[in-house]
Amino acid sequence: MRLSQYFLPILKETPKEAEIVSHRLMLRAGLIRQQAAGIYSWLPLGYKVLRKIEQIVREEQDRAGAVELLMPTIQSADLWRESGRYDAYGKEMLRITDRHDREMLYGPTNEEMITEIFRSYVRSYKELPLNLYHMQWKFRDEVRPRFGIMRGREFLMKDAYSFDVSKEKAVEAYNRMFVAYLRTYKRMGLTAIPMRAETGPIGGDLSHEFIVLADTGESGVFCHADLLNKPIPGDDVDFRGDLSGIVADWTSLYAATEDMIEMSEFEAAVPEDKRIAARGIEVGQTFYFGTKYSEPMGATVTTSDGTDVPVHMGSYGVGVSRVLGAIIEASHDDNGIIWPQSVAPFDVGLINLKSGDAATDAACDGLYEQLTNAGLDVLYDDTDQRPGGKFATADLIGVPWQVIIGPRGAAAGEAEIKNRKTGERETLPIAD
RNA sequence: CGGGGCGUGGCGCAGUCUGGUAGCGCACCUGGUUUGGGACCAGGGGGUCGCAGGUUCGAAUCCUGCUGCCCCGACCA
Repeated sequence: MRLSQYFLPILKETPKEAEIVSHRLMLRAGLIRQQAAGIYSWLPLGYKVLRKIEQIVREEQDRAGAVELLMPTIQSADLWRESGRYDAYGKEMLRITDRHDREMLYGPTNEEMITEIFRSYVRSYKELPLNLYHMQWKFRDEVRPRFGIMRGREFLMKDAYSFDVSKEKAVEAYNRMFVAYLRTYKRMGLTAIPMRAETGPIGGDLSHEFIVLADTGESGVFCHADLLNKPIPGDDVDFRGDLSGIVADWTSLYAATEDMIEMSEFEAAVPEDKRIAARGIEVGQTFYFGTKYSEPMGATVTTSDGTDVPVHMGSYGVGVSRVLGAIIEASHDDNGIIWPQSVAPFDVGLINLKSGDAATDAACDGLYEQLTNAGLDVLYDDTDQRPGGKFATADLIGVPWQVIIGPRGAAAGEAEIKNRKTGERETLPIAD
């Protein structure tokens, strides 16, 4: 992509509403534009990153055996009356009336709808286990949206729902998602720690929040320091096998959110030099909630002995848009964002230091074509800005590698390669 | 929902107390000189000062109501 043809509205000055670093950088680097409190447009660069995160989540869900579909943003109030949550959910739910005075709502989550889909088609235990997920925009009318995309009202969430014939089978499904989450966050360059969590209005008795430690996080958390360096299950992990050992290993070390903690318990479980009391960003949560929805909504299957039983369910959320903010919180410096390779909007930023100079243009144009043909996604700064501005822009938007060519390099047939993260530079012949 | 703050050109702000031609920096446009870490000179365009009402000869400025946004707290998959 040539920058001269792209839409990258970067800001030199920080809009005053942005308090935390990820919000500031997202506005300055032209990733998002606020449209109302907690509601954002995704500008091209931000949307590109969002799609990369989405794709990683998708690949790991698929690997763990979940199946993607897509449910609508608008739901019918009747469906929510079946579970009893239409009245229980409160003001966070955005309620809408259509032209026929039908009561609708903008979905804050999809347990009811997925249960409705399940009960319409699935009759037999032989069709289980089943895990269905989607990535869809949610709306929760937060009292106080804040921190940019981290606590928006409209946000993109991946939510998966598992259906099993028994609690034992449901825990196996839970474990698959647990392991998938460990892998998902790792691939995005995040260290996310699963912590025992409250189940909240979704209900149930087994739940973990996946937390990225950050001073700007909204939750207080307590955990064992060894969890920060625990190895993540690799590509060879068998999602059709027994994962309980991995989960048991991870949950053997103390980790809990502030709502769940007993200080005496924490102190008993973790030696003093291993205690971490910090703040964290919740980037995902897993729940097992049994028959909370299947029972009132009549989602049953026939078992091998011919009886009908309500299915045991779990739900598993990843805050896709929030993850993007968390990555920036975890990976930036004074000059801007530092994207992990796996989610970077472009692989390479190619900087032409003197656009309009025939030799420099020729060298850059040629290299741009080569890199692009080699399968790299290149943002080519072919504008007539001055070098200082180009360097500042490249650092701000944070692509992992910068390739810099000016008149001197063009004459010598050399390009300077800069690693955004380390700042290391080396000069290489362009032919390579 | 309780408390606090803010709304003046695309962004950041001054001007409001004490009413009297709407300003500054950046950005943008034109011409020129420039180009290895956010250039310089000259010229130029763009704002019914959040909205409505009131006071006044005259309102960005004073009064009333409304609205939007931000921060702290409470709340919260």
